[in-house]
Amino acid sequence: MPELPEVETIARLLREGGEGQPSLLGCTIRDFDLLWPGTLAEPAPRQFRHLIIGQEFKAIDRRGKFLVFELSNHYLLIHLRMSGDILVGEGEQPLGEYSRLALYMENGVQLSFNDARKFGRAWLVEDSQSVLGKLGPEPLDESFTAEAFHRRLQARRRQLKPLLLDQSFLAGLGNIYVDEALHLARLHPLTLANNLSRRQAGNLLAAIRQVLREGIRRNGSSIDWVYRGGDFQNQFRAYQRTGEPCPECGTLIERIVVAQRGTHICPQCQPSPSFP
DNA sequence: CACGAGACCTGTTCGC
DNA sequence: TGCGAACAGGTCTCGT
Repeated sequence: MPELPEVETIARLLREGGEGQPSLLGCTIRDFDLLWPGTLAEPAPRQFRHLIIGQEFKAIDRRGKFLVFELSNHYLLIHLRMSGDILVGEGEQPLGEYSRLALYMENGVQLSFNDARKFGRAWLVEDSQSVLGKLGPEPLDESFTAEAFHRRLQARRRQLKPLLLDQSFLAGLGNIYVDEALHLARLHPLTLANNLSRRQAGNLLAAIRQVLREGIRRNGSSIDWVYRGGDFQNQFRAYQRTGEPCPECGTLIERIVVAQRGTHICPQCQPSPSFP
């Protein structure tokens, strides 16, 4: 499910609460259930139990697509991967069929990490950099300049789509927002990164920021059963719009496969690079 | 360094 | 109607 805007939306909800949902801040962990052992990346369950009980939620943030929970003495990091979601409620609620890890707070608040496909992972670590250390820059960080982005692109001879999906190159983009950003920037996904001009790099960074900000403003995208709440899916320019008209020129959107991922382009606005 | 294939999982949708 | 194939918001590892 979640790319940067969806994770940002979830982090904000967990931090601030909303619609009858309590904030997690200030909650102290009393107990937990690990329903699918593979969900816990580290440490081992015994050690996890020993460490996490009694810790309080001090801060809740996002880095790339990771949820970052600062506890009293450790960081709890959660990656939702394809189908993960975090549900928080008050009182004893029945856990859903797809609950993989549940945390119970002393004040009755309960958190459930739901994940149908079981790809999601949680880490409890002292040093968050041990998990987050290889992530690239945050695209919305204003101190990350177009010049720096251009330099980063120049250093790689790689197709734009797989490069933008690479979290060590830039943190937070996934299949939806890459397709949307490339369409907005009028760049073909197979274009080689080191072929971009300074101006094209600037346009691409601006396009990335525009689609991410719009995604956040609309509380993310919800498709199928996986995520509820957002409505950015109604603004898609290219993603999952195969056979529908391009919003810029009316040409029908095509679906191709790039880096084993479904990829959506306007063949008119995003012409093939000359020598991919 | 870059790329493709396969693995990890389950659920929904598509095509015959 | 039924049933297998294809596909899905992600990332890791391995071989070339």
